[in-house]
Parts: sequence; C-alpha cells; structure tokens
Amino acid sequence: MLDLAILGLLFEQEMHGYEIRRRLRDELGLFANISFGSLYPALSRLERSGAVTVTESGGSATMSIPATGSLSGERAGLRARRSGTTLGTKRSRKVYRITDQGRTLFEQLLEGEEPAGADDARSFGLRLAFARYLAPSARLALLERRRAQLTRRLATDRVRASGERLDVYTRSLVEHSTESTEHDIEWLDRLIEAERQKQATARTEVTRTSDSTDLGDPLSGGAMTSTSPSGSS
Amino acid sequence: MLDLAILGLLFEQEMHGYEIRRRLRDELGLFANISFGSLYPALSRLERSGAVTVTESGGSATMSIPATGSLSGERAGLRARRSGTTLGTKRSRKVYRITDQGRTLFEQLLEGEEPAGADDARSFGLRLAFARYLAPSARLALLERRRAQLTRRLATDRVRASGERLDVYTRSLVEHSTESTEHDIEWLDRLIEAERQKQATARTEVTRTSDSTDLGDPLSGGAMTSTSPSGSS
DNA sequence: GTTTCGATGTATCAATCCGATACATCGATA
DNA sequence: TATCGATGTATCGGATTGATACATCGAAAC
Repeated sequence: MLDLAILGLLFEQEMHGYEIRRRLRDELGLFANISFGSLYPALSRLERSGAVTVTESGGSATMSIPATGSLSGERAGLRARRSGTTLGTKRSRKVYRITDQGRTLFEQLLEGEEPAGADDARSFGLRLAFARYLAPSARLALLERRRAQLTRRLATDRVRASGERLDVYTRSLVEHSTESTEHDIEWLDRLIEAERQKQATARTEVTRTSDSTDLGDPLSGGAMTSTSPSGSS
Repeated sequence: MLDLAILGLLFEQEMHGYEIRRRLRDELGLFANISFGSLYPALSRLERSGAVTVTESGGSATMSIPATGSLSGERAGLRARRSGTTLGTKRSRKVYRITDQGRTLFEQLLEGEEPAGADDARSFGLRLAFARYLAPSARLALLERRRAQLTRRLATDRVRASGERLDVYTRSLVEHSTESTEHDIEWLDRLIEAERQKQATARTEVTRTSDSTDLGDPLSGGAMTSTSPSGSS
C-alpha cells in the first residue's frame, strides 16, 4: 500500500525520504501526514527486496554506499556519519532511486486487485493518482471496480438506513454517508464517461496500431495522453 | 478508538464478541468489517483494565469464570472447553458486561479530544454515533471541533489544487475531495443549527433547572432528548 | 556575536489494527 | 448421513500510527 505510493513517486525522479513525505502530503493529499514510522521501514523493505537502491549523499562524487553496517547495527550509521563523513560537504541524506525490478513491482501493485477492506478510499485514491501510468483499459477497469464497490456499499447502507432502531445522530450519519457515496458514484460516472470518450477518439485518430490486447508495456499508452487536458471539471 | 466503540455498545446491554462485531457492522456502518484480530485483543485489554467483566456462558446458572488460566495459557481455554465444559448445554460463548469503571472510561474517551490524524472521519463518526450520551454542550463542541477540522483541510486542499503540476486524474481527485469536504461542512452546519435550536427550546421549556454548567453527569441531559425527533434530515 | 527557534533530515519504539488462518459447534438442506 | 454455511473464540505476522529522540542548518532575535 505504502510501497505503491513510494514507488510511484520515485518512478519519475530520485528522492530522499523527507521529500517523499512532503510530496505525499502536498501533492497527493492522501496520506495527510504519513508517519516516518511507516515511511522508513517501508524504504528499508523496498531496499531489501531490490526495488530501490540507496545512495548516501554527503560526499562530492557518486560514491557507493560505504558498506559499513547499512542495516546490521541500528545506530551504527549515526556514529559513522558523526566521525567519518563530517567533511564539510552537505547534510547527510539518503537518496533513493527506483530499479527496473522496482518498476515491475510498481506496475504489478498498480494493476493488482485493490483490497476491499477498511480504507478502500485511500487505496483507490492512490491508484487514481498514478492512473496515468496505467494502460487505458486497465484504467477503465480500475474506475469500474471502484464503482461496483461503491454500489455494493450503497446497497448495504440502504438496508442499514431502513433499520428503524437508530437515534437521531446515528441516522443522520448513515444518511449523510449514503449521500456521499451517491456523490462519489456520480463523480466516477463522469470519469468513466470521459475515459470512454478519450479512448474512442484515440482509436479513430490512430485508426490502427499496436492495440491488439492491453498486455505488454502499461506505459507508453497512458503517459502520452495524460498531458492533453480536455475535460471540464 | 476501538475501545470506545465496544464500551458504547456494551453501555446499554451485555453482549458477546461476535455480536459486537455484528452490530458494529450492521448498525454503525463504521468499521465495515472489524477484524477479530483487533476485537478480541481489545476485549482482553478492557477486561484486564477492569472496564468490563466477562462471564462464560455455557452452563445453566450464572457461574463465575472457572479461573483456569483465563489469560495465562494461550490455548488453555480451548483445551478446558474441550475436556470439561462439554456437558451438552449451549455453545460456549463469553458475555461481556460493562462496569462502573468502564462507564467512566467511556465518558472520558467520548469527551476527550479526537485525534487529528489519518482516519479522523472514523473517529468523528464513532463519537457522533454515541453523541446521545453527551451533554448538549459537549455535543455541540464535538460538532464544532469537526467543523474547524474540515475547514482547515479545505484550506490546504485549495492550496494543493492551485499547484499547477498535477495530471488530469490527480487534479480530479483533489477537486472531488474538496467538494466532498464542502458537502461535509454543509451537513455539519445543519447539525449544528439543529443542535442550537434544540438547546434553545429546551431552555425555554424548563425555564430554569440544574443547568449551571455542563459538568457532572453527562448522561441524564442527553439521553432524554434523544427520543424526540424534530428535525428532518 | 551568540542564542534561540523552526525547518530539514534520519531513525526507533510501543501500541494498535488488519487480513489470514485455525478450530469447533450448530442447524438446515441435500 | 454428509455437507455446507452461519455462529463463535482465538492467534499470528505484518503494516501503520503517534510519540519520541537526535542532529544539522539558516535566519531572526537579543
């Protein structure tokens, strides 16, 4: 979940941890205040699995990681920075760069089924924020999966609202929740419609190209059309 | 967080774990599918802290807990039920009952400051679902705290929306999020207005009673007026 | 000039929550 | 009588949070 967000940000440019947090907060809006207690362990996970590489910025040249500990000793890195790397350059920071393996993982996570669980809104919002990396058909599938999910929720919400034994506040809560879900579905319908439109015009313009199936490289198709703002809202 | 939900449900009647989950899902709607991996540990916590007492239903009389382990051995309870309590009565279930200490804790949690963090919507929704247990002034304060919270969010969202460098999908996401927040604020304004109205009429009807400050027993005042539905939505 | 303060930057910890899984019983239906 | 789904309690690993710690840098205050 958080891995997807990190890889998505690193997809276009390398970054250090603090900036990942900042851009998650300022640009995405999801993860209003992502905790460092999740961010740094997530970066460690991704590094261990080979999805990203880390470069210790603090020297002048592109020196590789000084191999001292790096994850064996918890506070070893701190000592090392205090004693050795205080050569008056810049502040010590770790710059993360995505690998080819990381790109593959990113695409798998992005296309994979989203969890139906508690914070589905976050999960969907995150995927939508990176929807430009999806193939048009996968993008449409994402929107329609979300629509179906909200429709199911609406059904159960209506059942709950018809359950009489609710006090004023709980009832207002359920009713407002229902309205919000309806609002979300209308928004999704607009997105789906715009997406269908875009795909139709793209098909007639190109007439016929490498369009057989949506498999293969999920990039190329989606990233190109993302810079053409046509819709209104 | 979950403790508040559990204590709120147990406030009116005793229940066993499975039913707590069911009512959390069917009535509140929050905690769409609360996990047993959080529910049972939470019940254990509450029992350890003395907020609830547990009664092993499975015998005919109101026998107390058989004192065997109860939390020393992890799988001891399972063995005990298999060997000893298979006396052909009912299914083994643990009925939880709130204590006076638990009621005090519930009121503290309900009136306490809600976290400004990630899932503030859940936190607020949960408190609103139990708002009938709050004193009128505390109820109003809850609504206005939430309103201020959403107003702050709206401000940062607008800043984010004015940041140009957003692709189509992210921009749509931010705009929809802003609209939803505005919708929420309008809803809160209706609730606040209704609450003010209710308090005003209550004051003129009673003319003068034990109304000095809202301290003391948070019950009594709130629970009485909850059964008088006057507003529309 | 120096102290203080807030932003930048990395990192850990305890507590909590979730999803998956296991096990067992009950009632109904095949 | 076998099977299946609902009921019921429980644990485990993994992910996330909020709090906290520590350190450096630039600028404003004194």
